[in-house]
This record gives sequence, C-alpha cells and structure tokens, in this order.
Amino acid sequence: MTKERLKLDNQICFPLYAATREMTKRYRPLLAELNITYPQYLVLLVLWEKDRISVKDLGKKLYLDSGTLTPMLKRMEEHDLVKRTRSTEDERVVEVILTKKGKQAEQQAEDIPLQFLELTNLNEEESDQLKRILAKMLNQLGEE
Amino acid sequence: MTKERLKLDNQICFPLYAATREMTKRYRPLLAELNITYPQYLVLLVLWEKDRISVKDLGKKLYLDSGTLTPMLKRMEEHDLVKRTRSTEDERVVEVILTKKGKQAEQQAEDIPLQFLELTNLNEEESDQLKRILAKMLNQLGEE
DNA sequence: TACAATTAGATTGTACACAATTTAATTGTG
DNA sequence: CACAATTAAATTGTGTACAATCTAATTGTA
Repeated sequence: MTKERLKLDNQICFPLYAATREMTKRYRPLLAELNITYPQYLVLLVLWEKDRISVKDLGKKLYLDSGTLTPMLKRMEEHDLVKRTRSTEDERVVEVILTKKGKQAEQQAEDIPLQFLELTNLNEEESDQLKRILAKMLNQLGEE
Repeated sequence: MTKERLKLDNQICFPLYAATREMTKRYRPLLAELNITYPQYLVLLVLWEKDRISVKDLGKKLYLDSGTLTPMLKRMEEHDLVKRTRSTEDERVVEVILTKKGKQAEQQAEDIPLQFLELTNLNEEESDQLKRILAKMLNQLGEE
C-alpha cells in the first residue's frame, strides 16, 4: 500500500476544486441572459446588498485582490453594469456603484439560486452541512 | 425581506468558490519546493497512481479539457516532470508519462496531504462529510 | 473501398486568479 | 512642517479555465 494519502480519491481538495469548476460551468447558462460571468455575479450580489463599496472592501468580501477586481470591474463598467468613481475624501479609494442596468439585473437574477440548487440534487441537510463546513474551512484558511 | 436568497451569506456556491481559492493559496507554499502549481500537482497525483495515461483520460479524471491540459502538460514537460508521446497505435492520442524527476517528486510530496489537512482545522467527521457531499454534488453536476 | 462522421488534441480568444511591483495619496512621527 | 511609512489601486507577468474552432487520424457505412 504505497502512499495511500496521495490517491486522488482520498483527497479533500480535489472534489472541492472540481466541484467548484463544475458549479461555475452550470451557472454559465443561468447567467447567460444577464451576459455576466460567475465572479461578476458575485460582485453584483454584493452590490445588491450594499450599493457603493470600495474595491478594497469588495475584495475583502469576495477574497479577491485588485489584480483580479480592477480589470473585472472595468469590463463590468464597459457593459454598463457598474460605475467606478474615485472617492473625493480619499483619492486613493475607488468606489463601485450600480448603474440602472445593474440594479435592474437583480429582478432577472431572482430565480437563479433556486434554479442552481435544483441542479445539485442536494437535500436541505446536505446543503446546510456543506455551507457550514465550507464556512468553517474558509474562515480558518482565509485568516492568517 | 427583499430577495433573501440573493444574499452572499445565503449562497452555497460562494463559500465553495472562495474556499477553493483559499485552498490553492495554502497549497502554494507546500508545493513550492516541487515548483509546481496545484493543478499540476493533481496531474502528478493521477500519474503516480497510473503512469502513462492519455490526455483524454486524464481530462476525464480531473474534469479538464485539452484547452487547459495541453499547455499545462507542455509546461510540465519543460520542467522535466512528464513526457508526452503520440501513441503508435492511434496517432491522435497523446500519452503522458512521468520522467525520473516526476517519479521522484512523489517522495517529496508524501507529507503534503497531511500538512494541508492540519491547516483546515476540520475534524475527521467534517472532512468525511465534506468529501461525501462534494462527491455527490460533483457526480450530479459533472454528468449529463 | 470511398468518404462522411467521429474522435483526440491543438489552437484561439476571453476571463479570471494572484504574486510582485509600481504609482499616487494619505498618515504618522520627529 | 518634512518626509518616511503606509495604504489603495493599477499594472505586469504567469498560469489556469473553457467555449469554439481547427486539424489530423480513425471509424462506420453505403
């Protein structure tokens, strides 16, 4: 029995990695009518809860840095979903706000979470457990 | 109560997405001495179990297509970890095998799974549950 | 046996990710 | 107040991801 722990089937991280990508793949058609990607959808989720947020705070919520967010937000701006403006109080800060189109997208997105959940075939208990364990893991890994 | 389901905290997919990225970030230092990325590590995991595999079968195991694998395997070939050869029986097929260096890397990698598990702070029950639920989800999302 | 259909990889183009560095603005301290 | 240290974004460079398309080899069938 050589290196049992190095077998793909014994990994925790592999199903995590693979399921995430399959998940984004399944989101694609759901997001197609909004013409956005899954990470862009996450940005919108944040903005729908709290319109006007700095790139830094957005990054903190989504665990993304400016290297990812800056070009992504520029693309979203080109698609007229958000607007980026320098804060007048602190010129270093860029604030992101929704455009009218970005706000309206919320209506269209309303059914997406449920539509996706149906695809997963997870029951409520599993879905709750998954959420809880991932949150714990994320919390642990995310901090120093 | 407006669009409760669209809140970031109520999403299943967001912690999945974020935890996966934090996970790869944590793997980076563990893989640094091997000078490989996490996806490349997965390729090695497969090859350590079964040396010589076609790009197609590798892709089936890892849920990756040739658009991702071809350039990645070329990089791994440049780093002298694997070799790619056209099958003589079917010239369409490219087979991937380990180099000596690629084989030796297994020894160095031996402790990585355990090292990572310690970082997660998950107990065995949680880790098993996570694995089980993700496998179910992956299985469901991956087919069709 | 021709040859259309299929198959395996490679290629192209777009969009993340993220480490590392740079730039510009702000803050803290002597 | 001067100016070093810090901070927020932007930039650069590398490496995935993946849809869509292309190329070459193989297969199935008229």
